[in-house]
Amino acid sequence: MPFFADLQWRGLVHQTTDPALGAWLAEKPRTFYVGFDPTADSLHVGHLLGVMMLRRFQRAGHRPIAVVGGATGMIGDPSGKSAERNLLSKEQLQLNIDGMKRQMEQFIDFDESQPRALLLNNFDWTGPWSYLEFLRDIGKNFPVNVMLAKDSVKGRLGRGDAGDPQAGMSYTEFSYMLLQAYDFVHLHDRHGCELQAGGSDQWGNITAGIDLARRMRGAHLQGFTWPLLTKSDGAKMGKTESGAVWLAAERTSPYAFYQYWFNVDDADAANCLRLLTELPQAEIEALDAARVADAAKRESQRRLAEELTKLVHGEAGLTAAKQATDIFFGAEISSLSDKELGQIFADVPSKDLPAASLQGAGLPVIDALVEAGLAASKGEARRTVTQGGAYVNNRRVDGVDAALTPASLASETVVVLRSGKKKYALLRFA
RNA sequence: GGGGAGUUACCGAAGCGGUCAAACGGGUCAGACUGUAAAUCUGAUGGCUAUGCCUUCACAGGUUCGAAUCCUGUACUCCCCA
Repeated sequence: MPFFADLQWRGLVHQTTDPALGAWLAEKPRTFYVGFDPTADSLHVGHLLGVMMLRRFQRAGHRPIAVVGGATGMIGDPSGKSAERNLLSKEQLQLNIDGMKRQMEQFIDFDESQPRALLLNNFDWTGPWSYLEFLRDIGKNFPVNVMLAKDSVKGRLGRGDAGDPQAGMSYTEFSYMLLQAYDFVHLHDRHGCELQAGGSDQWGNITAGIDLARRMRGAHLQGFTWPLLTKSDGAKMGKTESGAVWLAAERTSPYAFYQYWFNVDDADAANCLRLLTELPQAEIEALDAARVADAAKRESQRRLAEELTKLVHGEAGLTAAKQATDIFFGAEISSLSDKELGQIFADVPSKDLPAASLQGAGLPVIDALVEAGLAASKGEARRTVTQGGAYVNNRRVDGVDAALTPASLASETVVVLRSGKKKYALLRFA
């Protein structure tokens, strides 16, 4: 299947500036760019579509450019936001940009491949502008009535009222689209970039760039958007009770990342496979059929989790995630080493206690649950045990009087406690 | 400024002198079922050295053998009139 037709089949194409974009791309290798907001020092699931898009283009022989918004990040993109944004400090921005760079390198080849990918920071060309120059050269090309008509602006106007000073929109945010628009012109000048893509909320910013390039250079540039990644219930993909799902292993462990995708609703599986993986059409359709036939097997979710974990955390990360999964949902834990347990339970809270507390009558399980933070009080711990929800090394505790002794150690110094189905904690006796 | 209503556990909301650690609903936590899902069902839900003890019903005092419940003052919230 031709490259762009494949994107369309996957549902990755929402709006385009030109219905014949596929043919245009097939003519010759094009330079293509996607912008990223440096809001944190790690990418999260919300960035995945964009990063994957760069990767897809590179693999199809086009040249991808990732633009990190060092300049625009200082302003704050109003698109899709309901309130004025907090501005980030320059130092924080630099940290964020560095972190995001490292992660993108896993997806995109910045070195050897022929159509060499680039990672640029728009502060490099936006920073030197003086305000007057900017107004004369860039601002002159933006009719205010056109700017006011953009959805990102329209949605925010009229909201300002005395009761909520955060409503409405500041001049700073209003100027955001000028900066992003100029990015496109600059990339066209310096790198021959002709195509920009972004999430559907970026449509206004993309077309602003195309308009500016036409006015300033007489150039004819292209753009398209992909749909926002949402769940069947309308909620944003990649959000959990405990916050965003990150790509950085320090923020979201490979295990947690794997589990997130493994637990995707049946209704969302088809979409995720298409939008996020590189599996070929035939395989995705086979998975769809298998899911309809036997949803309980969750072949789609497993494949999704495997593909994405491998992509983000590598083979080793995937192996670790699957190993941890086996243990978490498996039988008793015993004869492992401290090191193995430490890796498997990387994001499980732990607490150090003196080894002596295991001696004699041992440490009552009730107390252990409280120490480990699995119960807020002894009463709660007692309740959990009584109801059969407490486990030591994945083995159910069968009485409130049970105690931990040296025999309870699952490895040299660690005991694995669990409350309920999935809440774990480690106790280290050193 | 004047008049009225209120303040109960994580949230909402009963209780109006003893039988109140406080009904009920939501949430939360466990259990069963299940596909590591959804729905459903069951139990639990102030603390503890636990058939008892201790600390809670805005805050501080008071009445009483006994108060979340009555009285006085303080703080805050809401409504009506100016």
